[in-house]
Amino acid sequence: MSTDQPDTVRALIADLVQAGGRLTRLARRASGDETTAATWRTLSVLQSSGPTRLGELAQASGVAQPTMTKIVAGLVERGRVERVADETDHRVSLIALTGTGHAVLNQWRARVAEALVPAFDDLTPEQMDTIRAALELIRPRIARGHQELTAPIRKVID
Amino acid sequence: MSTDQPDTVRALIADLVQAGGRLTRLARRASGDETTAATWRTLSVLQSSGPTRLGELAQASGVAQPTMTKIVAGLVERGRVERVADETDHRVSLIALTGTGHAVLNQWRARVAEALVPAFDDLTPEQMDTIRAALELIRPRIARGHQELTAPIRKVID
DNA sequence: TTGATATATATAGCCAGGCTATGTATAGTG
DNA sequence: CACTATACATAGCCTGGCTATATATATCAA
Repeated sequence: MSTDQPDTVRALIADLVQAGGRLTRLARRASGDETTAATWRTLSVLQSSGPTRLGELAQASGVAQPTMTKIVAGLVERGRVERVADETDHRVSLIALTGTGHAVLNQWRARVAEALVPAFDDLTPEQMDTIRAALELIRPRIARGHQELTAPIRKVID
Repeated sequence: MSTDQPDTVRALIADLVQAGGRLTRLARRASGDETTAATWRTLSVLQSSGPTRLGELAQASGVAQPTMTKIVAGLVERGRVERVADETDHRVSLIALTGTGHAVLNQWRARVAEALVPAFDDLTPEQMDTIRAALELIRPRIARGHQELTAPIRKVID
């Protein structure tokens, strides 16, 4: 299993990471730079998860809590998200996408996609299926990786 | 062809970009943060392309020239790259990986891969093939996208 | 060869995103 | 009701990102 071909998984991961980095850069340039990667990541998490506390948002988005405090502050200022009081815990507020935030996120996705279409539209339906299949494999594992990093020290006794 | 299912390519691109962003973040965290994404991108380009002028490096890496000047300055300071005079053009020097730079890059890749193996090592060989195939499809198109963004205004007369 | 223009990089100056360390306010508990 | 734990905010620092602009070298024309 994992010891069969020890280098194979690792090489694949390294390649994936490298491609991911270049794609992220490309997307930012293609989208016209209006906002940054961290912002889109945050908005994406909010869109898929709904109102979320700041700490959980940081964890899902893969940044430290103070970093998320800054990002959220910027997003609030620009009206992309709002803070909703959590009546059950007054230390906390839930961060929620506003209508504007929703719209802006969708526009951004459309803009990125539109800008990259010329580079990708020669894909055949079969090739697109391949990419889609790969995405389905990768996505849950990325999420798992984030979780593992967030709670790496698990007490042996539990 | 591309007008058949107008949303399909775009949706796929948007998903890809999103996954790429999350993977990049994950890699940075997993690698222990020693250095940043921009640095690894730059070193990777140097490793695959050999000594390169700063402007070309910026273009390949997808950043503006002054940004690359900064990144290279940092890398030189830390001994990861060196500037080699270009005798044919004194405005220019070639940026080259040092032995240290090479080693550090390889270590980083190994470290990232190692850190992410637990999240990916349940992939079957067939699934890995799928991912590899997708990568082969995506990589050249990312490169193409960068090129298109870099030289977007092509004189009609040429 | 000299002046004009083009090209390659550097510098300046700004802002966002990233971190650690630490402060503050609310929750929860003996 | 004091005490610890938790959730977030603040402070301060660094890097990466940009545009605008300066500088140095090439190149070409007269």
